Amino acid sequence: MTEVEKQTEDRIFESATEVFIEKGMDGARMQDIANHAGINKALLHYYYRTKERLFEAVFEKMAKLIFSRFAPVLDENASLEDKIRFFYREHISFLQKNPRLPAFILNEINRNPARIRKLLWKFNINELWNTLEKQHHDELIRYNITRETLPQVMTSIAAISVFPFAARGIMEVLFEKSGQDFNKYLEDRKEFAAGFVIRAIKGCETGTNV
Amino acid sequence: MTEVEKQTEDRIFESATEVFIEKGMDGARMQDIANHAGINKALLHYYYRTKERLFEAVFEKMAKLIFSRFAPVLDENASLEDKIRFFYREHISFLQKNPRLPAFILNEINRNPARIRKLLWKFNINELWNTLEKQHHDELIRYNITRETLPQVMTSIAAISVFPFAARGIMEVLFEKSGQDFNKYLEDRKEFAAGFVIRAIKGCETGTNV
DNA sequence: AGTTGGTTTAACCGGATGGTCAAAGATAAA
DNA sequence: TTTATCTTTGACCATCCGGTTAAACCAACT
Repeated sequence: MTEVEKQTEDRIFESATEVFIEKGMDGARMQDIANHAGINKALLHYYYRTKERLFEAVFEKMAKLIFSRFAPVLDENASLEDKIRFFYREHISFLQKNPRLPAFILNEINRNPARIRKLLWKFNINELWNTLEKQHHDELIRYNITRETLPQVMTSIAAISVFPFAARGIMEVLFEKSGQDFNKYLEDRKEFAAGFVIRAIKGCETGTNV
Repeated sequence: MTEVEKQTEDRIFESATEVFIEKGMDGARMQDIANHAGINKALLHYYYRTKERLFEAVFEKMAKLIFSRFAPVLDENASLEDKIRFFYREHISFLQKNPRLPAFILNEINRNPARIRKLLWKFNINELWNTLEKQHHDELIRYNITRETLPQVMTSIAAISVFPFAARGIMEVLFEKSGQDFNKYLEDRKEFAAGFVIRAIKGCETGTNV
Protein backbone atom coordinates (compact mmCIF):
# COMPACT_ATOMS: atom_id res chain seq x y z
CA MET A 1 0.00 0.00 0.00
CA THR A 2 1.03 3.55 -0.60
CA GLU A 3 0.64 4.25 3.09
CA VAL A 4 3.01 1.49 4.09
CA GLU A 5 5.31 2.31 1.22
CA LYS A 6 5.62 5.89 2.31
CA GLN A 7 6.19 4.74 5.85
CA THR A 8 9.02 2.47 4.77
CA GLU A 9 10.56 5.00 2.45
CA ASP A 10 10.40 7.65 5.12
CA ARG A 11 11.90 5.37 7.71
CA ILE A 12 14.74 4.60 5.34
CA PHE A 13 15.26 8.28 4.64
CA GLU A 14 15.30 9.19 8.30
CA SER A 15 17.68 6.40 9.19
CA ALA A 16 19.94 7.32 6.32
CA THR A 17 19.91 10.93 7.47
CA GLU A 18 21.00 9.99 10.95
CA VAL A 19 23.72 7.60 9.86
CA PHE A 20 25.07 9.83 7.09
CA ILE A 21 25.19 12.84 9.37
CA GLU A 22 27.02 10.90 12.01
CA LYS A 23 29.46 8.99 9.82
CA GLY A 24 29.60 10.94 6.58
CA MET A 25 29.25 9.41 3.12
CA ASP A 26 32.48 7.40 3.29
CA GLY A 27 32.05 6.24 6.86
CA ALA A 28 28.41 5.21 6.57
CA ARG A 29 27.49 1.59 5.80
CA MET A 30 24.37 0.51 3.98
CA GLN A 31 24.00 -2.32 6.50
CA ASP A 32 24.00 0.21 9.35
CA ILE A 33 21.27 2.19 7.70
CA ALA A 34 19.22 -0.96 7.09
CA ASN A 35 19.64 -2.09 10.70
CA HIS A 36 18.74 1.37 11.93
CA ALA A 37 15.55 1.29 9.87
CA GLY A 38 14.81 -2.29 10.93
CA ILE A 39 14.69 -3.59 7.38
CA ASN A 40 16.62 -5.69 4.92
CA LYS A 41 19.57 -4.17 3.13
CA ALA A 42 18.12 -5.08 -0.25
CA LEU A 43 15.16 -2.87 0.48
CA LEU A 44 17.42 0.16 0.54
CA HIS A 45 18.36 -0.57 -3.04
CA TYR A 46 14.74 -1.13 -3.93
CA TYR A 47 13.81 2.42 -2.95
CA TYR A 48 17.08 4.20 -3.65
CA ARG A 49 19.06 2.36 -6.27
CA THR A 50 22.53 3.11 -4.95
CA LYS A 51 24.26 4.46 -1.86
CA GLU A 52 25.22 7.48 -3.91
CA ARG A 53 21.57 8.27 -4.72
CA LEU A 54 20.44 7.74 -1.16
CA PHE A 55 23.15 10.07 0.05
CA GLU A 56 22.28 12.61 -2.59
CA ALA A 57 18.67 12.66 -1.45
CA VAL A 58 19.70 13.18 2.17
CA PHE A 59 22.30 15.80 1.37
CA GLU A 60 20.01 17.82 -0.86
CA LYS A 61 17.28 17.88 1.77
CA MET A 62 19.70 18.96 4.49
CA ALA A 63 21.37 21.58 2.32
CA LYS A 64 18.01 23.08 1.42
CA LEU A 65 17.00 22.98 5.05
CA ILE A 66 20.01 24.95 6.16
CA PHE A 67 20.00 27.43 3.32
CA SER A 68 16.28 28.04 3.52
CA ARG A 69 16.92 29.45 6.96
CA PHE A 70 18.66 32.41 5.40
CA ALA A 71 15.69 33.44 3.33
CA PRO A 72 13.14 34.65 5.93
CA VAL A 73 15.53 37.37 6.96
CA LEU A 74 14.96 39.11 3.68
CA ASP A 75 11.20 39.00 3.97
CA GLU A 76 11.16 40.84 7.27
CA ASN A 77 10.42 44.51 7.03
CA ALA A 78 12.91 45.77 9.53
CA SER A 79 16.11 47.72 9.89
CA LEU A 80 19.41 46.04 9.07
CA GLU A 81 20.30 45.92 12.74
CA ASP A 82 17.05 44.26 13.70
CA LYS A 83 17.51 41.76 10.89
CA ILE A 84 20.93 40.84 12.25
CA ARG A 85 19.44 40.29 15.68
CA PHE A 86 16.60 38.29 14.19
CA PHE A 87 18.98 36.21 12.12
CA TYR A 88 21.19 35.15 15.00
CA ARG A 89 18.26 34.36 17.25
CA GLU A 90 16.68 32.14 14.60
CA HIS A 91 19.81 30.67 13.11
CA ILE A 92 21.55 29.67 16.31
CA SER A 93 18.29 28.24 17.67
CA PHE A 94 17.99 26.19 14.51
CA LEU A 95 21.55 24.94 14.81
CA GLN A 96 21.02 24.08 18.44
CA LYS A 97 18.36 21.69 17.26
CA ASN A 98 20.55 20.36 14.44
CA PRO A 99 24.04 20.69 15.86
CA ARG A 100 25.74 18.28 13.49
CA LEU A 101 24.38 19.81 10.31
CA PRO A 102 27.16 22.34 9.70
CA ALA A 103 29.94 19.78 10.02
CA PHE A 104 28.03 17.40 7.77
CA ILE A 105 27.55 19.98 5.04
CA LEU A 106 31.05 21.42 5.26
CA ASN A 107 32.58 17.96 5.20
CA GLU A 108 30.66 16.94 2.11
CA ILE A 109 31.48 20.20 0.39
CA ASN A 110 35.11 19.40 0.91
CA ARG A 111 34.72 15.78 -0.17
CA ASN A 112 32.77 16.48 -3.31
CA PRO A 113 32.79 20.14 -4.37
CA ALA A 114 31.07 19.26 -7.63
CA ARG A 115 27.82 18.43 -5.86
CA ILE A 116 27.46 21.75 -4.10
CA ARG A 117 28.46 23.42 -7.32
CA LYS A 118 25.50 21.82 -9.04
CA LEU A 119 23.17 22.68 -6.17
CA LEU A 120 24.22 26.31 -5.86
CA TRP A 121 24.14 26.92 -9.55
CA LYS A 122 20.36 27.33 -9.49
CA PHE A 123 20.54 29.60 -6.49
CA ASN A 124 21.03 33.19 -7.57
CA ILE A 125 23.37 34.88 -5.18
CA ASN A 126 23.52 38.10 -7.15
CA GLU A 127 19.80 38.57 -6.78
CA LEU A 128 20.12 38.11 -3.03
CA TRP A 129 22.72 40.84 -2.86
CA ASN A 130 20.74 43.13 -5.08
CA THR A 131 17.72 42.63 -2.85
CA LEU A 132 19.79 43.40 0.19
CA GLU A 133 21.19 46.49 -1.45
CA LYS A 134 17.74 47.73 -2.41
CA GLN A 135 16.19 47.03 0.98
CA HIS A 136 18.99 48.67 2.94
CA HIS A 137 20.53 51.09 0.49
CA ASP A 138 20.77 53.99 2.90
CA GLU A 139 21.97 51.94 5.82
CA LEU A 140 24.68 50.27 3.76
CA ILE A 141 25.95 53.64 2.65
CA ARG A 142 25.82 54.98 6.18
CA TYR A 143 27.78 51.94 7.38
CA ASN A 144 30.27 52.32 4.55
CA ILE A 145 29.46 48.85 3.23
CA THR A 146 30.21 48.71 -0.47
CA ARG A 147 29.66 46.08 -3.10
CA GLU A 148 33.23 45.02 -2.38
CA THR A 149 33.00 44.70 1.38
CA LEU A 150 29.51 43.19 1.46
CA PRO A 151 30.88 39.64 1.01
CA GLN A 152 33.33 40.30 3.82
CA VAL A 153 30.49 41.32 6.11
CA MET A 154 28.15 38.53 5.08
CA THR A 155 30.72 35.77 5.48
CA SER A 156 31.72 37.16 8.86
CA ILE A 157 28.10 37.06 9.96
CA ALA A 158 27.71 33.47 8.85
CA ALA A 159 31.05 32.44 10.31
CA ILE A 160 30.14 33.65 13.77
CA SER A 161 27.07 31.46 14.06
CA VAL A 162 28.26 28.42 12.10
CA PHE A 163 31.80 28.04 13.40
CA PRO A 164 30.96 27.05 16.99
CA PHE A 165 28.96 24.13 15.63
CA ALA A 166 31.49 23.13 13.00
CA ALA A 167 34.22 23.13 15.64
CA ARG A 168 31.94 21.77 18.33
CA GLY A 169 34.31 18.92 19.17
CA ILE A 170 37.09 21.32 20.11
CA MET A 171 34.87 23.83 21.84
CA GLU A 172 33.24 21.29 24.12
CA VAL A 173 36.61 20.09 25.38
CA LEU A 174 37.88 23.61 25.95
CA PHE A 175 34.73 24.67 27.77
CA GLU A 176 34.78 21.54 29.84
CA LYS A 177 38.35 22.20 30.89
CA SER A 178 37.73 25.81 31.84
CA GLY A 179 34.59 24.88 33.75
CA GLN A 180 32.21 26.75 31.46
CA ASP A 181 29.08 25.47 29.81
CA PHE A 182 28.85 25.16 26.05
CA ASN A 183 25.05 25.37 26.04
CA LYS A 184 25.12 28.56 28.07
CA TYR A 185 27.68 29.90 25.62
CA LEU A 186 25.37 29.14 22.69
CA GLU A 187 22.41 30.69 24.44
CA ASP A 188 24.40 33.86 25.13
CA ARG A 189 25.79 33.86 21.63
CA LYS A 190 22.45 34.75 20.06
CA GLU A 191 22.65 38.20 21.57
CA PHE A 192 26.39 38.53 21.70
CA ALA A 193 26.84 37.78 18.00
CA ALA A 194 24.26 40.36 17.00
CA GLY A 195 25.83 43.02 19.18
CA PHE A 196 29.28 42.12 17.97
CA VAL A 197 28.39 42.47 14.30
CA ILE A 198 26.32 45.60 14.75
CA ARG A 199 29.13 47.33 16.61
CA ALA A 200 31.56 46.20 13.91
CA ILE A 201 29.56 47.74 11.09
CA LYS A 202 28.48 50.83 13.02
CA GLY A 203 32.08 51.49 13.92
CA CYS A 204 32.80 52.78 10.44
CA GLU A 205 29.69 54.88 9.96
CA THR A 206 30.20 57.92 7.79
CA GLY A 207 29.86 60.97 9.96
CA THR A 208 27.10 62.53 7.85
CA ASN A 209 24.35 61.84 10.34
CA VAL A 210 24.17 60.67 13.96
CA MET B 1 70.68 2.88 5.15
CA THR B 2 69.37 5.48 7.52
CA GLU B 3 69.51 8.07 4.76
CA VAL B 4 67.42 6.00 2.41
CA GLU B 5 65.15 4.89 5.25
CA LYS B 6 64.37 8.47 6.20
CA GLN B 7 63.77 9.30 2.60
CA THR B 8 61.25 6.51 2.25
CA GLU B 9 59.56 7.21 5.54
CA ASP B 10 59.31 10.89 4.71
CA ARG B 11 57.97 10.18 1.27
CA ILE B 12 55.33 7.95 2.82
CA PHE B 13 54.43 10.59 5.36
CA GLU B 14 54.14 13.31 2.77
CA SER B 15 52.04 11.17 0.46
CA ALA B 16 49.83 10.13 3.34
CA THR B 17 49.40 13.76 4.32
CA GLU B 18 48.27 14.72 0.84
CA VAL B 19 45.89 11.81 0.42
CA PHE B 20 44.42 12.03 3.92
CA ILE B 21 43.86 15.76 3.63
CA GLU B 22 42.14 15.32 0.30
CA LYS B 23 40.04 12.25 1.08
CA GLY B 24 39.81 12.12 4.87
CA MET B 25 40.50 9.04 6.96
CA ASP B 26 37.52 7.06 5.66
CA GLY B 27 37.91 8.06 2.04
CA ALA B 28 41.65 7.47 1.82
CA ARG B 29 43.00 4.13 0.53
CA MET B 30 46.30 2.65 1.56
CA GLN B 31 46.86 1.67 -2.06
CA ASP B 32 46.44 5.29 -3.13
CA ILE B 33 49.02 6.41 -0.61
CA ALA B 34 51.42 3.71 -1.74
CA ASN B 35 50.97 4.64 -5.39
CA HIS B 36 51.41 8.28 -4.57
CA ALA B 37 54.68 7.50 -2.80
CA GLY B 38 55.77 5.16 -5.60
CA ILE B 39 56.19 2.17 -3.32
CA ASN B 40 54.60 -1.13 -2.43
CA LYS B 41 51.61 -1.15 -0.16
CA ALA B 42 53.30 -3.53 2.26
CA LEU B 43 55.96 -0.95 2.86
CA LEU B 44 53.39 1.35 4.41
CA HIS B 45 52.69 -1.29 7.02
CA TYR B 46 56.39 -1.82 7.50
CA TYR B 47 56.89 1.79 8.62
CA TYR B 48 53.49 2.53 10.12
CA ARG B 49 51.87 -0.65 11.28
CA THR B 50 48.28 0.27 10.53
CA LYS B 51 46.26 2.83 8.61
CA GLU B 52 45.07 4.16 11.95
CA ARG B 53 48.63 4.84 13.12
CA LEU B 54 49.63 6.44 9.86
CA PHE B 55 46.63 8.70 10.03
CA GLU B 56 47.33 9.52 13.64
CA ALA B 57 50.86 10.61 12.79
CA VAL B 58 49.60 12.85 10.00
CA PHE B 59 46.75 14.29 12.02
CA GLU B 60 48.87 15.09 15.05
CA LYS B 61 51.46 16.86 12.92
CA MET B 62 48.81 18.94 11.17
CA ALA B 63 46.95 19.74 14.38
CA LYS B 64 50.13 20.95 16.02
CA LEU B 65 50.98 22.93 12.93
CA ILE B 66 47.68 24.79 12.98
CA PHE B 67 47.53 25.34 16.72
CA SER B 68 51.15 26.44 16.99
CA ARG B 69 50.16 29.37 14.84
CA PHE B 70 48.14 30.79 17.70
CA ALA B 71 51.06 30.93 20.12
CA PRO B 72 53.31 33.66 18.65
CA VAL B 73 50.53 36.18 19.17
CA LEU B 74 51.01 35.94 22.90
CA ASP B 75 54.74 36.49 22.72
CA GLU B 76 54.41 39.77 20.94
CA ASN B 77 54.70 42.81 23.14
CA ALA B 78 51.98 44.90 21.61
CA SER B 79 48.54 46.30 22.23
CA LEU B 80 45.52 44.06 21.90
CA GLU B 81 44.51 45.82 18.71
CA ASP B 82 47.90 45.33 17.16
CA LYS B 83 47.86 41.69 18.15
CA ILE B 84 44.55 41.22 16.39
CA ARG B 85 45.94 42.80 13.27
CA PHE B 86 49.08 40.67 13.53
CA PHE B 87 47.06 37.55 14.09
CA TYR B 88 44.88 37.92 11.00
CA ARG B 89 47.82 38.82 8.78
CA GLU B 90 49.75 35.76 9.89
CA HIS B 91 46.89 33.34 10.25
CA ILE B 92 45.18 34.01 6.95
CA SER B 93 48.53 33.94 5.17
CA PHE B 94 49.21 30.57 6.72
CA LEU B 95 45.81 29.25 5.68
CA GLN B 96 46.31 30.55 2.15
CA LYS B 97 49.31 28.24 1.98
CA ASN B 98 47.38 25.35 3.56
CA PRO B 99 43.84 25.96 2.43
CA ARG B 100 42.54 22.44 3.06
CA LEU B 101 43.81 22.18 6.61
CA PRO B 102 40.77 23.64 8.40
CA ALA B 103 38.32 21.32 6.67
CA PHE B 104 40.59 18.37 7.34
CA ILE B 105 40.87 19.12 11.05
CA LEU B 106 37.21 19.99 11.51
CA ASN B 107 36.12 16.88 9.67
CA GLU B 108 38.28 14.62 11.78
CA ILE B 109 37.13 16.30 14.97
CA ASN B 110 33.62 15.47 13.97
CA ARG B 111 34.47 11.93 12.96
CA ASN B 112 36.47 11.08 16.05
CA PRO B 113 36.03 13.55 18.91
CA ALA B 114 38.00 11.29 21.26
CA ARG B 115 41.24 11.96 19.42
CA ILE B 116 41.12 15.73 19.71
CA ARG B 117 40.05 15.28 23.30
CA LYS B 118 43.26 13.39 24.02
CA LEU B 119 45.32 15.95 22.12
CA LEU B 120 43.81 19.00 23.76
CA TRP B 121 43.95 17.55 27.21
CA LYS B 122 47.65 18.41 27.52
CA PHE B 123 47.06 21.90 26.19
CA ASN B 124 46.15 24.24 29.01
CA ILE B 125 43.50 26.64 27.83
CA ASN B 126 43.06 28.25 31.21
CA GLU B 127 46.66 29.29 31.27
CA LEU B 128 46.27 30.88 27.87
CA TRP B 129 43.33 32.92 29.08
CA ASN B 130 45.11 33.91 32.25
CA THR B 131 48.07 35.04 30.20
CA LEU B 132 45.79 37.05 27.98
CA GLU B 133 44.10 38.61 30.98
CA LYS B 134 47.39 39.56 32.55
CA GLN B 135 48.89 40.96 29.39
CA HIS B 136 45.84 43.03 28.52
CA HIS B 137 44.08 43.55 31.82
CA ASP B 138 43.39 47.24 31.34
CA GLU B 139 42.36 46.91 27.73
CA LEU B 140 39.95 44.09 28.48
CA ILE B 141 38.29 46.16 31.18
CA ARG B 142 38.11 49.19 28.93
CA TYR B 143 36.52 47.05 26.20
CA ASN B 144 34.12 45.52 28.71
CA ILE B 145 35.40 42.03 27.99
CA THR B 146 34.80 39.84 31.02
CA ARG B 147 35.78 36.29 31.83
CA GLU B 148 32.35 35.35 30.52
CA THR B 149 32.48 37.12 27.20
CA LEU B 150 36.13 36.33 26.46
CA PRO B 151 35.23 32.96 24.88
CA GLN B 152 32.61 34.72 22.77
CA VAL B 153 35.22 37.15 21.50
CA MET B 154 37.93 34.55 20.95
CA THR B 155 35.71 32.15 19.04
CA SER B 156 34.43 34.99 16.89
CA ILE B 157 37.98 35.96 16.05
CA ALA B 158 38.87 32.41 15.07
CA ALA B 159 35.63 31.92 13.16
CA ILE B 160 36.25 34.89 10.93
CA SER B 161 39.56 33.60 9.62
CA VAL B 162 38.83 29.88 9.60
CA PHE B 163 35.33 29.81 8.17
CA PRO B 164 36.14 31.02 4.65
CA PHE B 165 38.54 28.10 4.29
CA ALA B 166 36.27 25.52 5.89
CA ALA B 167 33.47 26.60 3.57
CA ARG B 168 35.80 27.18 0.65
CA GLY B 169 33.80 24.96 -1.67
CA ILE B 170 30.70 27.12 -1.28
CA MET B 171 32.51 30.41 -1.31
CA GLU B 172 34.37 29.73 -4.53
CA VAL B 173 31.15 28.98 -6.36
CA LEU B 174 29.42 32.05 -5.00
CA PHE B 175 32.33 34.31 -5.85
CA GLU B 176 32.62 32.80 -9.28
CA LYS B 177 28.94 33.46 -9.93
CA SER B 178 29.06 37.06 -8.78
CA GLY B 179 32.22 37.70 -10.77
CA GLN B 180 34.41 38.35 -7.76
CA ASP B 181 37.74 36.78 -6.93
CA PHE B 182 38.14 34.54 -3.92
CA ASN B 183 41.87 35.20 -3.66
CA LYS B 184 41.33 38.93 -3.69
CA TYR B 185 38.71 38.43 -0.97
CA LEU B 186 41.22 36.52 1.17
CA GLU B 187 43.90 39.13 0.63
CA ASP B 188 41.49 41.88 1.67
CA ARG B 189 40.25 39.83 4.57
CA LYS B 190 43.51 40.14 6.50
CA GLU B 191 42.83 43.81 7.06
CA PHE B 192 39.06 43.69 7.01
CA ALA B 193 38.83 41.04 9.70
CA ALA B 194 41.11 42.96 12.02
CA GLY B 195 39.15 46.16 11.55
CA PHE B 196 35.87 44.33 11.95
CA VAL B 197 36.85 42.76 15.27
CA ILE B 198 38.48 45.87 16.65
CA ARG B 199 35.41 47.96 15.91
CA ALA B 200 33.26 45.27 17.48
CA ILE B 201 35.14 45.29 20.76
CA LYS B 202 35.76 49.04 20.82
CA GLY B 203 32.07 49.63 20.30
CA CYS B 204 31.31 48.74 23.89
CA GLU B 205 34.11 50.63 25.51
CA THR B 206 33.28 51.92 28.97
CA GLY B 207 33.00 55.65 28.76
CA THR B 208 35.69 56.32 31.34
CA ASN B 209 38.19 57.53 28.79
CA VAL B 210 38.16 58.57 25.13
C1' DA C 1 82.62 -15.20 -0.87
C1' DG C 2 79.59 -15.71 2.95
C1' DT C 3 76.85 -14.04 6.72
C1' DT C 4 73.91 -10.80 8.83
C1' DG C 5 70.31 -7.40 9.29
C1' DG C 6 67.51 -4.15 7.56
C1' DT C 7 64.50 -2.89 3.34
C1' DT C 8 61.30 -3.86 -0.49
C1' DT C 9 58.33 -6.65 -3.16
C1' DA C 10 54.74 -9.90 -5.18
C1' DA C 11 51.40 -12.74 -3.89
C1' DC C 12 48.00 -13.81 -0.97
C1' DC C 13 44.15 -13.82 2.88
C1' DG C 14 39.88 -13.00 5.13
C1' DG C 15 36.44 -10.12 6.07
C1' DA C 16 33.70 -6.22 4.88
C1' DT C 17 30.80 -3.95 1.55
C1' DG C 18 27.83 -2.34 -2.25
C1' DG C 19 24.87 -4.46 -4.98
C1' DT C 20 21.86 -8.39 -7.27
C1' DC C 21 18.39 -12.04 -7.67
C1' DA C 22 14.93 -15.27 -7.32
C1' DA C 23 11.55 -16.50 -4.44
C1' DA C 24 8.24 -15.62 -0.69
C1' DG C 25 4.64 -12.37 1.27
C1' DA C 26 1.25 -9.17 1.05
C1' DT C 27 -2.59 -6.69 -1.22
C1' DA C 28 -6.14 -5.54 -4.16
C1' DA C 29 -8.74 -6.48 -8.36
C1' DA C 30 -11.33 -10.07 -11.15
C1' DT D 1 -10.27 -18.37 -5.28
C1' DT D 2 -7.28 -16.95 -8.71
C1' DT D 3 -4.37 -13.55 -10.74
C1' DA D 4 -1.41 -9.70 -11.09
C1' DT D 5 1.37 -6.30 -8.99
C1' DC D 6 4.04 -4.41 -5.60
C1' DT D 7 6.89 -5.12 -1.36
C1' DT D 8 10.21 -7.60 1.44
C1' DT D 9 13.51 -11.04 2.35
C1' DG D 10 17.58 -14.36 2.65
C1' DA D 11 21.11 -15.91 0.14
C1' DC D 12 24.51 -14.86 -2.79
C1' DC D 13 28.30 -12.44 -5.70
C1' DA D 14 32.23 -9.69 -7.11
C1' DT D 15 35.10 -6.54 -5.63
C1' DC D 16 37.60 -3.81 -2.51
C1' DC D 17 40.60 -3.19 1.17
C1' DG D 18 43.52 -3.44 5.25
C1' DG D 19 46.80 -6.36 6.60
C1' DT D 20 50.23 -10.56 6.42
C1' DT D 21 53.94 -13.47 4.78
C1' DA D 22 57.75 -15.41 2.71
C1' DA D 23 61.02 -14.62 -0.29
C1' DA D 24 64.06 -11.45 -2.83
C1' DC D 25 67.16 -7.59 -2.55
C1' DC D 26 70.87 -4.92 -0.85
C1' DA D 27 74.43 -2.87 1.88
C1' DA D 28 77.86 -3.55 5.45
C1' DC D 29 80.82 -6.31 7.87
C1' DT D 30 83.91 -10.67 8.47
